[in-house]
Amino acid sequence: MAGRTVREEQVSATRELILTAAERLFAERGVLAVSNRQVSEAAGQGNNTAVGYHFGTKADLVRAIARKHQVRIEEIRARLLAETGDSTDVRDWVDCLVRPVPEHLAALGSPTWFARFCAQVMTDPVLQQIMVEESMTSPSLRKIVEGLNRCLPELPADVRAERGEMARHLIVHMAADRERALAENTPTPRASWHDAATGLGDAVVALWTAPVTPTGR
Amino acid sequence: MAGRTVREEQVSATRELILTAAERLFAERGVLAVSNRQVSEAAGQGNNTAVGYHFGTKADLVRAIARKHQVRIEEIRARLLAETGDSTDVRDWVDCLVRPVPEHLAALGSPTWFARFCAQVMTDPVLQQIMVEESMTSPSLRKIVEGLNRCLPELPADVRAERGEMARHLIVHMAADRERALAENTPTPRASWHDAATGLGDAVVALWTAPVTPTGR
DNA sequence: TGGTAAGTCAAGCACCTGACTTAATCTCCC
DNA sequence: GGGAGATTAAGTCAGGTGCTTGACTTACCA
Repeated sequence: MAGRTVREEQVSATRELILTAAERLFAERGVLAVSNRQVSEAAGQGNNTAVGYHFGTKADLVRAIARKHQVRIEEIRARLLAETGDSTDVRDWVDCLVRPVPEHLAALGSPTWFARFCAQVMTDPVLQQIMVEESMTSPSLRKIVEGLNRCLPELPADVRAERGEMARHLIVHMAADRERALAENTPTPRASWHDAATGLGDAVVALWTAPVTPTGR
Repeated sequence: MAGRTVREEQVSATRELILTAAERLFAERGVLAVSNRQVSEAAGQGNNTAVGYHFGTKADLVRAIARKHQVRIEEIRARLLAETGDSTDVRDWVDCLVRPVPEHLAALGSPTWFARFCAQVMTDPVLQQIMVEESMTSPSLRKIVEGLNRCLPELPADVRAERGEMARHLIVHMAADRERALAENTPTPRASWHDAATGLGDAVVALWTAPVTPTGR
């Protein structure tokens, strides 16, 4: 697939070099704390404008990193989605929602940086929108939400939205926490990414199926 | 309480000016995207070193902002803690955990910036530690955790830690989401901070009391 | 009331950043 | 085999940054 010609191979190789260097630096020091120059140097490019040449602005670089991973995550999600079929068990749909990211991180092998990168981008006031654009285009994600809604028909729309946000936050930030703990050799609550996803699934199922105490609205 | 002398009053006034200006800029544009110079100017200080003079480094400024709010939040938490006494109902303890931040934000009046600021600082690789230091010293927080543990004696320690992290993430980021929606005039799932806290409490109670599916550890 | 110290202001410093320019290098395709 | 075009290297530039310096203002207190 990649690099039909020698030239294209080289180019995509340096692009990949820049992407991984940027991902690492961003995760460890913060997206805004790292300059494009530093990324170029860390990628072994003597040219200090290599990032600008290949990707444009820093926002474009962030988008490229996000997209690279989203492709793989989307594959996993589609596979899980196919496995659950038309289940009416909340747990099955929650697994579709929860497992792709941890499974992707497990597949990358240690160490990883994407979860921390992701958590940062998702909370930054200006970068946030990039991530939303990248992830909300997923067709399988839409189907999962629909499947979940079918399992929980009596849940008010507002609460549904609220709990969707909650689930998203938990998935992203718990993965980032675990990734950071692994990077720093700090103890983690779970032995593996798979177990971590199980714990996350327990929580998210409970969260979705929790009774709604009425408010004065 | 503040400003025994005229001089001290002026000083604490400019300090306050800097703190609120910084909080607003940090929340809206990102902590690292805003320079100390910009903060000084936004605070109406012609001097571009005002931040440096009064607070030192940017990390110190962040710490000062965090501390200012933590004091008020701690008061609310202590009050709620006294009200729950020695309850054995998980919901009571969860309310102690969940309500202080939304209640504090409600008391500040609209618009607020602290929740967004907080979410950023909590996910930044270098600033994170500051926030942890500031919030983990809370004695009432320790008592709440202990009370919660008493209600859930059979929960494994690892899962306890895991779900504590989850609750923390939910509290911070859901508050930030709501705050952002209010700032942008976007619809919010809940009509008030109090209702938002109720929804959050529903989720966190469910999360803590969820059954633990065994893993291979 | 005058000295003192704290706070404010303005200017300058070295450094870093993104953007631009120019030159060298190399693959591709005719 | 050679020119065209794309990629990398290297140097430059203006603007912004944190930090330092020194002079000025002002409230405090002996």
